[in-house]
Amino acid sequence: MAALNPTSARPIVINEQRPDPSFFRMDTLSVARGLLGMELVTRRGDLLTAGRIVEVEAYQGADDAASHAFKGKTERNAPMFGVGGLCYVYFIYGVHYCVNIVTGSADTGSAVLIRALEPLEGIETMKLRRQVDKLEQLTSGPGKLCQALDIGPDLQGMDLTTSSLIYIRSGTPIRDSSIVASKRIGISKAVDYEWRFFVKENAFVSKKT
DNA sequence: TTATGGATCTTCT
DNA sequence: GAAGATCCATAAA
Repeated sequence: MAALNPTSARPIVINEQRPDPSFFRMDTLSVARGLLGMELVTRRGDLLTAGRIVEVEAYQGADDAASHAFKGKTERNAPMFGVGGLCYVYFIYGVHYCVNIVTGSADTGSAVLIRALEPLEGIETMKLRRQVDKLEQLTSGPGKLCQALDIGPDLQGMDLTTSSLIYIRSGTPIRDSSIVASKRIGISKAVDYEWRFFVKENAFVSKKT
């Protein structure tokens, strides 16, 4: 399938292939690393927006005090206890939405938070939704990317392996040597695990260290 | 350039 | 009643 690249006006090839559903059922850390280089896509009517995943954080269920799933299943975190491949959306600080990809088999309560994207398609749409013009400001943070891709509570619990509203494309894998692991951001419990992964020297990562 | 505080709502204590 | 997987404007240096 071909589309126009707005910067070069030359046709570029887009790989519409999705990862096999079994990918999302691996352990959280493996899925988190594997998601780097894949592409997150949302479709709202005629408006398609997509970005390459360049920064993620892994959250485990019972072993991870920083995880929303740590204290067990509630109405809010219920999607985290579904099977790997579902989408978990939550509202934070009274201001922003964040999006996770559920991992592992059902009832493990683990997920990967998408923290940053590199904009690929629908860039003009993202600029309108974000009310900013600079590319680096469109999707360089978990709240920002949800605004840019119009991710909200109506996508709660969607199946990323089958939905056409929100889904993952295989994209191009990131070399292991280009992946950096570090401590997660903005948490106060279980702070020492290096479960944040990002693409080295990528301009769209939220924080470079 | 880095540091700080405000916005604003859901969940759990 | 408090804290939170954030972002941004403003202030200080």
